[in-house]
Amino acid sequence: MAPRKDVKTKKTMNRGAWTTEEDQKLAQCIQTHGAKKWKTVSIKSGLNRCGKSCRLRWLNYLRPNIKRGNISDEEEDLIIRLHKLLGNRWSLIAGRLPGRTDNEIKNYWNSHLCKKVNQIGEKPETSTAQETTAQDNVAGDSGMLENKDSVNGSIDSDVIFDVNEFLDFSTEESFGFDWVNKFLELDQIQFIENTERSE
DNA sequence: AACAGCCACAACCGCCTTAGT
DNA sequence: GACTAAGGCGGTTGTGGCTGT
Repeated sequence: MAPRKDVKTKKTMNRGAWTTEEDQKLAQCIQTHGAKKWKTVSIKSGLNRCGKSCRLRWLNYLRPNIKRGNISDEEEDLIIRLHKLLGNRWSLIAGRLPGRTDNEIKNYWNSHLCKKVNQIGEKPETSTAQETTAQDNVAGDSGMLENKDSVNGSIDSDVIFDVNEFLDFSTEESFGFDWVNKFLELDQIQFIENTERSE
């Protein structure tokens, strides 16, 4: 494991809430250097912030086309179902919700949906390590879902579907809600099968 | 009006993965 | 292949605002 340089420099770096001036500097610098080379951005911007901090600020706040607040019922339902499928893979879930950030979804889950799901009477699907929900069956032991060709084998079901298809964000159309209908159908079938099996 | 408790959200921390050398 | 730096991610914490007493 590499030495933790960010820890070493922690004391000298500016921390805490971002000012509008910092935001402007960061946005300008990203326009020039792009939103990829965060080390460069942090240096060139003149902000006394580490690259990780710049990245987070950009992704969660400054990035264009970010929707803030007012998560719709449709989005909420989608988050719940995606969480059931993917577990705490916030970045993947966020990838299916245009304009939403992983941090926002994570916060929304922890503050709203976690309780909501518990209230419904289902098994809590929180961030805890001991969770043994369907997501584990789907995601597999490795926890690296995206590296698998398919997760068909880990689901005790005759339902065949390719999760990678759901996780393929390369196409424009993948950002619509159409794909959700497909998943919801499969989800429903799985639920029925599991119910029958447990009886 | 003052205080306490709660909630939502921004930001940080630490680990893991990936890319470059 | 080994090592290092940087990026990415999920978990956690800090804090400001809101609400109830």
